[in-house]
Amino acid sequence: MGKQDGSDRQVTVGPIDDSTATILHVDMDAFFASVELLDHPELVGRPVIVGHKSARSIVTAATYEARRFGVNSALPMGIALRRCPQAIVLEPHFERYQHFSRQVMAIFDEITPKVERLGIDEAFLDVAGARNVFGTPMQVAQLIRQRVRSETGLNCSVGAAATKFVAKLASGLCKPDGLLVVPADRSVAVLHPLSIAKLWGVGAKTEELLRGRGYNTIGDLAAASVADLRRVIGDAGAERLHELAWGRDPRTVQARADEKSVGHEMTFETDVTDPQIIRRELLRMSNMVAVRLRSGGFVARTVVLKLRFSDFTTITRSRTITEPTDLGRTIYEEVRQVYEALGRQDAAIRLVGVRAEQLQDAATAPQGLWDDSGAWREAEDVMDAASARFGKGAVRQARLIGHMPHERPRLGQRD
DNA sequence: TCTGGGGTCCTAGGACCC
DNA sequence: TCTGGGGTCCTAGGACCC
Repeated sequence: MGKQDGSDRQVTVGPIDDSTATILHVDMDAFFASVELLDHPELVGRPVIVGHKSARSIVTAATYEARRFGVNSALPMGIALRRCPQAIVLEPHFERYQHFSRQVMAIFDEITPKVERLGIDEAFLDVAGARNVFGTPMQVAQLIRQRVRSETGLNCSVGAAATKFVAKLASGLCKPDGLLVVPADRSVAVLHPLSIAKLWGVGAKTEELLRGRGYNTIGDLAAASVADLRRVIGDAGAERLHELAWGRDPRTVQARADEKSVGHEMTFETDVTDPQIIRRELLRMSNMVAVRLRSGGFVARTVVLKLRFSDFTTITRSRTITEPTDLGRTIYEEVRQVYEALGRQDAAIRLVGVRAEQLQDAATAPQGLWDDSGAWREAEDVMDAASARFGKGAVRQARLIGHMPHERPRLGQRD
């Protein structure tokens, strides 16, 4: 929250010519935590952690007051509370965050059609074409920050640059509640002193690899030869990182990429050894995946089972099916078979997941001549609706009264 | 009180086809 | 007559991002 930080910060680099900095990266400050503070104004200024209170939870978000104790997202809750025992822990309210996310994204959409969402609380905007209406990139950035604050009560930080990567870097550098413009001819000067960890695509593992070879700053990588980098991190990565290190990033702002997969997973409070419980969870998740496929108008060709054992080793097993499906019963049947075939029914399992990949448009996907999935889909839709409206009991009721296909469905028809 | 849940992308090996 | 190379699909795992 920027209010406690006092001023409205305007950070800039050098004499400002923002004409080249036409890509904006907008990032909400401590988003989930800030939304919670809107609902709990008495907690403003205190270390607040958003996350479940269950045994195996992690920190979903933290206020800057909590971050000062080393409490950051994805930190196990136990460790977080050891570092900051006085922290106030609030349960997350994802629907609330979605609500604010939509509100903020709507502001972006009014400024330019070229908005690329990144998750719930970030977006890239290409504002090159917004000049005549809203002004220079810096003026647009100021407008966004002012509108977001007055319309939602939340703060955001904005980076402006010639490329996506530098724009994102810039928003991170001026956080919280800041604005940073990096003109194209200043990118390299800003980039080179920074740690390699700031590079997009460099996580803990790659950082360790690179540091082991003596590459510590982005400037070090820029000075390296691509051939040397290839030997450390592989072809694709080497090429990309070297380009990024020179401030070159060919990616444009893409309004919307097609979804490639949908999945659900769940960690048990305590490890599960009973295969019946595993099967029940797989069925539940298969149905959740199917609901999302149908609501998105997709069918999936590949079904993936994911298991994580008590020692945290994780395996996936996938199966590609001949008839793409959006049915819970079909997805479940596949993952169940794959699960049985593993022969690990005795193992202690920590997490189960179901994912659907190779998505196709349901309307154009090929359909078998004797495919009866249409009727099953209608039946599952009826149960989804019943479950949403009346709760799980209604679903049992629907099964009991036999609201399931009993005759040959209309052929070749999709909704 | 040690590790969430939603995803994307890359690599690498094997099958299979020409 | 023990052996090539390219292309594509499938599978498994892992790194990374929010």
